[in-house]
Amino acid sequence: MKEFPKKYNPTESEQSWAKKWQQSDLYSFKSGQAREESFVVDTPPPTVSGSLHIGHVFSYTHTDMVTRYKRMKGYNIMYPMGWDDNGLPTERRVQNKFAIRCNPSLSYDDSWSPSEAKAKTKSSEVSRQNFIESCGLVTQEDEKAFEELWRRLGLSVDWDEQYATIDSHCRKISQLSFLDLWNKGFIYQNESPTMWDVDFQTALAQADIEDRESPGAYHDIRFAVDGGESFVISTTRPELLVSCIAVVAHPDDERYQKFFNKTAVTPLFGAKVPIRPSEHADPEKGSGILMVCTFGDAADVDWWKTSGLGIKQSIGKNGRMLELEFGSGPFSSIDSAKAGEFYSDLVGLKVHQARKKVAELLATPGTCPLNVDATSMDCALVGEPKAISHPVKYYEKGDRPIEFITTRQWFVEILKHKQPLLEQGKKIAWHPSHMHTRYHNWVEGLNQDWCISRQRFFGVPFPVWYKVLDSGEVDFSNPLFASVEKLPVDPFTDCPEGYSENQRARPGGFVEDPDVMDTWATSSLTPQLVSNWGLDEKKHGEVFPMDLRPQSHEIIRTWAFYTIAKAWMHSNEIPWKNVVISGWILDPDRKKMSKSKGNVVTPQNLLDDYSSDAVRYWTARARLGVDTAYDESVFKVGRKLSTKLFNASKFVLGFFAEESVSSLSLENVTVAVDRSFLSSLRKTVEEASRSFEKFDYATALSVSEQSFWNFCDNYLELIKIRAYGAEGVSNDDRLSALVALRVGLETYLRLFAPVMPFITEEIWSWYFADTSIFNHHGENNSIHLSSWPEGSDFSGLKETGQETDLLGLAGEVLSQVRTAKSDAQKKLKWPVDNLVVEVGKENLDSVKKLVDDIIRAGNVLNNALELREANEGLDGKLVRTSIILAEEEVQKA
RNA sequence: AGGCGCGUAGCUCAGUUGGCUAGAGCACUUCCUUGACGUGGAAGGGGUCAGCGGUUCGAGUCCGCUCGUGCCUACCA
Repeated sequence: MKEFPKKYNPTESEQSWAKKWQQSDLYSFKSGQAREESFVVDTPPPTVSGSLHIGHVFSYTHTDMVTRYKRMKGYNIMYPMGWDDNGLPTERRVQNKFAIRCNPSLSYDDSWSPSEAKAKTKSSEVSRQNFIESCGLVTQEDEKAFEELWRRLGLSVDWDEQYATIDSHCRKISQLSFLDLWNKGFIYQNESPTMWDVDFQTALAQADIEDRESPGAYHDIRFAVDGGESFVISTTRPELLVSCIAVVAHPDDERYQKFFNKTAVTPLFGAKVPIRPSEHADPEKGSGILMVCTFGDAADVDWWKTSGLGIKQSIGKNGRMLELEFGSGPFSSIDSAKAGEFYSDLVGLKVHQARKKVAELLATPGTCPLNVDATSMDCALVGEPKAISHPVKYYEKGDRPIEFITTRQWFVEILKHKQPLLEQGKKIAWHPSHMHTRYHNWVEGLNQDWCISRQRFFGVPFPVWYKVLDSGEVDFSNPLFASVEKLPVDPFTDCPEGYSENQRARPGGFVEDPDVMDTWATSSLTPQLVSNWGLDEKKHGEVFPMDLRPQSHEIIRTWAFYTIAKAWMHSNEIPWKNVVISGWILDPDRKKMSKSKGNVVTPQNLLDDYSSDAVRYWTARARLGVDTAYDESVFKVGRKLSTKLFNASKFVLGFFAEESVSSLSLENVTVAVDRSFLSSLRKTVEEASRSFEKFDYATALSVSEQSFWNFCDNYLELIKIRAYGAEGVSNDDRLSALVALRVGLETYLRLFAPVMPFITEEIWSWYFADTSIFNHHGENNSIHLSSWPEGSDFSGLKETGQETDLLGLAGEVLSQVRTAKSDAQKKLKWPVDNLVVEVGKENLDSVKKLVDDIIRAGNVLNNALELREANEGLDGKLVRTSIILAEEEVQKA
């Protein structure tokens, strides 16, 4: 028996165990075992954002508890940790931290190193390579901070299995994936209108977009019709008037049928545009007739694609109005000079400025009759703009609405494959199951292929170059791909096969593909990153498909979806068998905690104040998929449980400290109430196991906790005097109690080990590490390698032949005795002169077996307990008592 | 506007296939000053289970509608 402390100091103890675990191979994956003997987790790589928040602690602990359970069940655990460091969030942070901007046209400066910027430093430009190195520096620091937090929290991660989405391994697999998808025909390149963020100046995918309710205004604008009439369209984007390529109304709309196949003339710019019928025009909305512009929205893009008309691009990649030349190219006009004059007021303006300016121009008398035959019109704007609020598409990380801009991009084909992707979703078990609906809805609602190229820097480059023709033109139609053996490549510094560096960007030579991949193009490969897909078939076979994908619900559309899609495209498999969805942490006002809202609680203080075990306890109380309000009182409950575990263990193990108890076999549990306790514990064990099998750690904890408090409050109180070996207690009866106590404690510690790994390990080390028969996983006698309790552990228990819950009955009697003492404002040890217990006939024999323990626990003097059969109803209660307390606190005779 | 959740004590939440005289913890009130535990223990008060209607011997639980609330998706004329 190890010396154990009088008081529990969680901070000290937790730190010391974290250190010991770090030095051991407790959590390492053992290669060479069969797939079915392993349990493999696809850990979410956290965005290394520089700030840790309580939401991280929450969901990662959920996964850890399941993993610890599986480890105790004997599985070979693969529990890796990745860091999501590539992508925009890092770039943005680096830009601010060092006050730098990336200018890809600069060349690398190896003498330069980043330094922390003082407030309001003006940004300086650095080369692509310098920029990328700065990103690497920052993320490494953050990854250390995360690792420290994870270790302190007790996540049982195998730290040998680490990856960072920007590291060379991940770049290699990402490029391999790209080439594989290209070879399988899932990838194409296309120059077409794509959603574009004008601040980050990059293309985006559907999953990156969110709607935000934003203010806008309907501008009613009169268009002339060639031949002398006019109509009014209603638009929120008058600045796109210059890009108008057509006007459409619903084919059944009688108001406008007469105009179909005629030509309209736009105000200000005098462009002749066709008037056509189109189903997508809603007669109820606005004036029922609308202008199609290149491009105002997705509907414009769709319509344009089938129209055979050209593009009039007026918004630049930076979100400002482009310089345009009227009278030539697409911008023909019936009065080019006038059009150019109007437009000169708009050139270079940002979209929202141009909108205001156009409205002014349209409202100015005399600016308008550029039409053919409208001498009576001098102002195209009809009435005042009418303010509205409407949803507008934004990049989820952006500040200005997205635009549709024509650029060359790489796409992964998904629209064609909705059906098989829906099927894949059905093969996966979603926990809770209704989360499957989210996946299903998302896939059904997809309307764009996945744009995977981004015009950014800190990401995985495409392993692609293009030939430069002798004419100097770039030949995009025959890309040059890197060979698989060369991966990862950086096309900026590596050359395509058969070329040398001096041919870069020269006629007859080559140029690199300038883009990087969408961060999800890498994150969607987390299972393959860990399994070494394409590189190490043996390891891949040992861990793929994985067992568990934990994640939160808002990224079902991205992370879950893309991962499922890739696994299907690469190998026609599901990436994992189970998806487990954690809810969100809500602040006390029931808003989601997030950095941008400034309502984030940092985990560090909580761990200091309440201990890791207590914080873990709080996370364990939250059921899967259910959002949880941040509530400090739950930490206190967790701390209380860990204190109770400590004290109860100290007490129980006290019996084993000084004397050796010769036989601890379950056969020695001969007293009925002891057997009753153990058989109820067996039920608890079975229910906790069932719950854990469904990843329902919350119910597992709940039933264990309930049982444990009953153990402390009722069972221990009832039998402790017998366990002391008080006068008149036979050795057999005492031994019965001791064995039950030991088995009970040994079981509770293991039940709580996944939730509270520190306190349970601490207690286990005092005694069970040396004595427990459940330490059979090797040389390390950590509780975390002991075996999870099973119903069969109790099979040595002698059958009682009856189902009565003796502990419950005894608890009921004791409770009534306590109530009597409490009502009389006496202490609990206050003696009882006389105790009458009435029970139903069916329980008479049962209670007889409890009499001795009840007399001792209730401090009934002179064995004055009278047991009677109740001859009247008991009002639904098990027992009725009448209690006479002693007058004075006399010593027991 | 559709889809998916949720609405149970002051607060945070359990409540399996309908059997409930509706539970727990926190908070509150009273008591106990401790032979495992004052970072504790015991006892107690507190609820028309959002509302209405239906199925049933019986509904917190199943069905329908309504209200409130949250998320996901759609919606830039």
